[in-house]
Amino acid sequence: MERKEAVKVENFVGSPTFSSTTDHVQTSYPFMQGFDFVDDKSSLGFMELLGVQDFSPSLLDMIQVQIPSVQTPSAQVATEVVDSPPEVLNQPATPNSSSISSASSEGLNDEPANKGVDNEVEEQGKTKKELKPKKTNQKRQREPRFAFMTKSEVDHLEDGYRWRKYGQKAVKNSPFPRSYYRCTTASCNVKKRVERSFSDPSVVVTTHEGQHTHPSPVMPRPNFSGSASDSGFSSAAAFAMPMQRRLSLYQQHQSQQQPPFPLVSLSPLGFGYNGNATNAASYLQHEKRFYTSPGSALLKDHGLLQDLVPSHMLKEE
DNA sequence: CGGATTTGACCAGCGC
DNA sequence: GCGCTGGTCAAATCCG
Repeated sequence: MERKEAVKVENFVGSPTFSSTTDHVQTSYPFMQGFDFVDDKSSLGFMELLGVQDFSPSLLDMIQVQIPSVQTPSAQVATEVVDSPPEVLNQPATPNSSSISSASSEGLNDEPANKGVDNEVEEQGKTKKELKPKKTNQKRQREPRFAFMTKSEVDHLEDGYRWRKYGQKAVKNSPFPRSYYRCTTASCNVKKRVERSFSDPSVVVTTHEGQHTHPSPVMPRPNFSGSASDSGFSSAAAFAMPMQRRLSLYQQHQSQQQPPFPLVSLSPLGFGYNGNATNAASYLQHEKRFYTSPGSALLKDHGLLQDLVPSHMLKEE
């Protein structure tokens, strides 16, 4: 295999379309890209978007990342995914995996619903009957979404949070069903959808919606070694912090002249990466080990490739 | 027995 | 207006 193929970034919402080859700047790097799109002024933009509500919807809408699938004949993976939902796209990561992410807001626009998220949350808890009336005011409000593509054999990856499956639907144009999960923590309205890429069954696309309002249950400490120091573990923080950390990891790679694409998280021990932003929180801790550990031979030898491609695959190549 | 999952039905949004 | 599709609900069922 060679490296990643050209990465294309496309905006589905009418914004300009970009495309560049991997060796390039932001466009090549989905992550950074996300940041750039969201916020040219600050590198934290992306994550913040995810964590914060007051961002510009238009910007989010612009974010559409197509990531080449490094690992296989699948530059299409990204493409395919992208083209279905105008939301977000990301990349693979899995128990062996790699992942990329991008954000979008599908519902930001709906915000007209003068209802705050809070209200929405409460309403969601109600019955269908009650939901009906709700629509009278506006479209259903949705939180920004954040999708990850993960190369994994298991659909539902561990990310440290507890999820309850509340639905499954067949997906048009795909033989694989899409599963709907909701964070089991009371008061936490985060949801995620998990589905396999139809063009590359080994890739799981996880889309997160909303932000956790609590730290990961499995995470002993909500603090990420200082980097993202947010006094309160606000929902935003919970969500963003991990990603910020990712960013720094990315930068690390950069300094090593490693292509930063898909942040991958290998999860030994089955602590699979869960492919979602939320998960990012928990799995980052693990990830940290890989990226920061002195013996990051992985990085040296294969760079992120290692992350993107299952070790056994690398051997083959 | 309690919590999680499955699954069919229902509803809303969108495109034609 | 109608049909299609995505998303959610909730009863039934499964599992530890």
